[in-house]
Amino acid sequence: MARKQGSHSDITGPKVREAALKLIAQHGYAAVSMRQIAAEVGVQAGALYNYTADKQSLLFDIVLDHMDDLVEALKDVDLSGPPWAALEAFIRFHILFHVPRVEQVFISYMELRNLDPDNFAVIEGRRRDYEQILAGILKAGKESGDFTITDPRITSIALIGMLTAIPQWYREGGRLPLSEIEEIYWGIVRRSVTA
Amino acid sequence: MARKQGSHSDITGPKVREAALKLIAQHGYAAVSMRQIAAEVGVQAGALYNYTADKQSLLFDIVLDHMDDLVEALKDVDLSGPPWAALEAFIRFHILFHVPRVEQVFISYMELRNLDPDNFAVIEGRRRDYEQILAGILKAGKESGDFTITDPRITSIALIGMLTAIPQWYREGGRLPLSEIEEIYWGIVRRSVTA
DNA sequence: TTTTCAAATGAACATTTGTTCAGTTAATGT
DNA sequence: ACATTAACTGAACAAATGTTCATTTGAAAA
Repeated sequence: MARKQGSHSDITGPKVREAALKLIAQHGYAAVSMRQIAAEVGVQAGALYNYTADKQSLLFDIVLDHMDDLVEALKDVDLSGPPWAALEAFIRFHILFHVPRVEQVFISYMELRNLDPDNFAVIEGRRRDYEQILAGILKAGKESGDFTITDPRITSIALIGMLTAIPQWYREGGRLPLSEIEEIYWGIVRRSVTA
Repeated sequence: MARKQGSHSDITGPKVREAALKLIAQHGYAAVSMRQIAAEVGVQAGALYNYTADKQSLLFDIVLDHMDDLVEALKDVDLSGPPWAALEAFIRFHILFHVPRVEQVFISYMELRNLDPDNFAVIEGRRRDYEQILAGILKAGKESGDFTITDPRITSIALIGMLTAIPQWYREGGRLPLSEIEEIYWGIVRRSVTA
């Protein structure tokens, strides 16, 4: 069997990435085989290599795309206002961006050690950049006297750690709607930097 | 070659657990082979089966021991005082317990999906128990009017998520001493539940 | 010294792994 | 109608996997 109808590369390509995303998020990179991914796509293992150089690239592309999307989306957020406005904008953005991306978040934080050293370095850089944007907001707020914090860098890491864990337990249709989760977390963050 | 000097079982046994802990934390459960663990111990792969039923037990024992140690250690903490005292005691205990246990924490949060369903259920239960202890403290403080929080359960998860991420970036001899980290985090938590 | 037996070897096993590639299929261009 | 070629198959590969077990080793007990 080969092509059944029309050109498939623009259909199979995305399918491969989706299957990899789903299965790696579910079982972990090392635990998923190329044959499992192929089966999920509905194809033989060999066919995957029309769409990816190797297994490692599958993982790297997922993580890199995620980080790039994050950075790109953050550009549309107005962080130029006073510290309080900037902080609220950043936190709400972070929550809304991460919640619908359970699988990407999972993979991006759990599979970092399965990245080749070169690939890891790239991702590590992206993540530090993101952390430092929040750290910058916190620093500005500390210096202006708006925020009561000890160390902007540590606080930044602490807050992102807290927020990033949300999609690990939040399920649509759960006890609370997303809008309420957003309010609860923003409340926690707001108070945590308030005297 | 067999025994070189004296009985080895009481030496090799712990060595196996230590090697498994180190390697799984470093590379992940699925990515580590029994032969790698054996090499770390200084033994052939077959010898491992004198000390563990199979690979899965190696993982389960690590996670279960960690959770049991946690529960056991928490028993020595006095949480019977007023909400503020109980919260501070819990938070400081959590930080001090987790920081020296980087590897166990890593594994206990990253390798849960590699546990067999039965084993997973056991661990999941332990974790919920622990979360609910903090949730109980928060609930008591909310009802007494000491704490300003919206939802004790969510807040509990949020705070634990934040605290548990510490050993992922904290390194001994880093920019800040542990005692200072402890103070910074306690400050964040204290303010986050303060009006 | 001889016997015993815990502890470890090392080879073997059936699977599974990532990856390659010559060959097959069928939709498209001529 | 024919030739082309993108898309996929299916078999093959060397290497690695978890696990078992008959065999060997050497320290301790007799």
